[in-house]
Amino acid sequence: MGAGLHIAEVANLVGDPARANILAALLDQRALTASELAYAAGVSAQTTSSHLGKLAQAHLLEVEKQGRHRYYRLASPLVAQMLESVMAVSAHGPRRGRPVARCDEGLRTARTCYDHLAGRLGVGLADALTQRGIIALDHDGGEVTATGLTFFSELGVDLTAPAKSRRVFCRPCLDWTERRYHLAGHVGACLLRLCLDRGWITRQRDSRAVTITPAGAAQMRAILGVALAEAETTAVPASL
Amino acid sequence: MGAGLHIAEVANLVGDPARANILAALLDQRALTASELAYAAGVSAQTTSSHLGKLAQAHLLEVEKQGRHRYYRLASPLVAQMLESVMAVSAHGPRRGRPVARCDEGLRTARTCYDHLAGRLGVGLADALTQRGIIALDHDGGEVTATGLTFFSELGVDLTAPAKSRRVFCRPCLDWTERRYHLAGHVGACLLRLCLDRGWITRQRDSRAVTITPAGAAQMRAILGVALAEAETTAVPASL
DNA sequence: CGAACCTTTCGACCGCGATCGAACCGTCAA
DNA sequence: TTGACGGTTCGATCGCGGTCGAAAGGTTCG
Repeated sequence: MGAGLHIAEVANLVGDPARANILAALLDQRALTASELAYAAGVSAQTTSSHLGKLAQAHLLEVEKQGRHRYYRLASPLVAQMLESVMAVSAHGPRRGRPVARCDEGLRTARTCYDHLAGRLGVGLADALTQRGIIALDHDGGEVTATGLTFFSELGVDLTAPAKSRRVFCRPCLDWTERRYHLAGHVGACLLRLCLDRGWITRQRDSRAVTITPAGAAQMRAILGVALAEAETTAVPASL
Repeated sequence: MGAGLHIAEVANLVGDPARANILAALLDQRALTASELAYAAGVSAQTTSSHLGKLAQAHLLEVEKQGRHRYYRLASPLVAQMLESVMAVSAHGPRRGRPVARCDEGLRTARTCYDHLAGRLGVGLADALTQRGIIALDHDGGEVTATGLTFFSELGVDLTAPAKSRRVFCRPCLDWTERRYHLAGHVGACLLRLCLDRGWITRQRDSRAVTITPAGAAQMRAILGVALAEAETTAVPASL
């Protein structure tokens, strides 16, 4: 009985369209200003301020004052994970609201999901890694295999985390657009960082979409045999 | 932008106190009738019916007609996982709403969380299993160690799942009352089934709380050295 | 200092949706 | 068939909260 009220308190905050848009906009790790979030939410600055206040008071967001701007970000990975799981449920049920939700094609191709990769690229990489026996994913867990550990170390990726005696953990994350699992967790974060550091992908302005560089596409095809079907290097400028 | 609306649609359903109570009541795997859920939600039967209709239409619940009763259950483990993650966020932020939410002591001691154990017993078992090197848990993953595999097989537990070529996966689940991780995922489900099959714990009527039997307490102490501090065999009848 | 900008606060409006009373369908037991 | 019970539908009420206009803090820059 008590748990229900706690759940409702948080879920009610997420349940407003404007606030949900705000949280979704923050799902890439960056911190955004109040006005940027107002634009993302599609409501006025005053309304946005009210929402931001509530979200911050509930510790869903953290705020950082910087000059005359205020940068908001998700308060913790837990919040991101919660949003992921809500999206997973939302994607699971057939045709929620709009038929298929004709969203931005760039987002569908490749985007970040908090600290890891999603979209066609995300599930493509996860598929390739799984098929080559590097990782194993399931609906309630994941792991890096023994061969996977050597694979990553040969690639020059250090999977060990700063935290002491931490294991190498995978986590599945149900892709919102593809409706299939992609790679999240610590390993997923390392993979995203790898792609960014080597210039295989680049972030886009004002969007969670990422662009796959020609070099990136070549590398991924060479190393993993990932065949990004169509529109891979066609760097759609993300009109969102 | 599109994602936000999807998120809001689902979260808005969960965000109503009555509906959240309904979902929370279904967090143990059992299916409950509409009137039982009306009682759990604390609203009238008519209101409950309306809520159940919305939840079922959104595919958060499944309904099964049986005579003049209608049994409702969570539509999928995804929904349970979503509720878990919302509770985790709710537990994370300091003092949400009530000071500490003086909930039922029986629930705090030992309860089910969908298909695994939670409460003091749940985190106690997770701690013991971790300390003995049987499992490893972190905030974004978990695994059964090599010694853990032999441990479970010696215990007569078959961790392999019906699904073909499925790995043995753990998943952490942030305990709502204890604010620490307990064991979920496939292994968590196996552990709960073990405890129930061997009569170590018994379910309570109309509650997610479980009672630890004297034999169960002895076995857990013998096998794992789990010292259930207080009120272990004091089978509080769960006045909820 | 004043102007421009970002952000928040205040106040009022207004619509959505949760709620319950009452009536309406099915099912089960005599 | 009749009555009792479980569950849903209809209709009307009403309060909460999202929304924006106007104005007021703060901050930076000229």
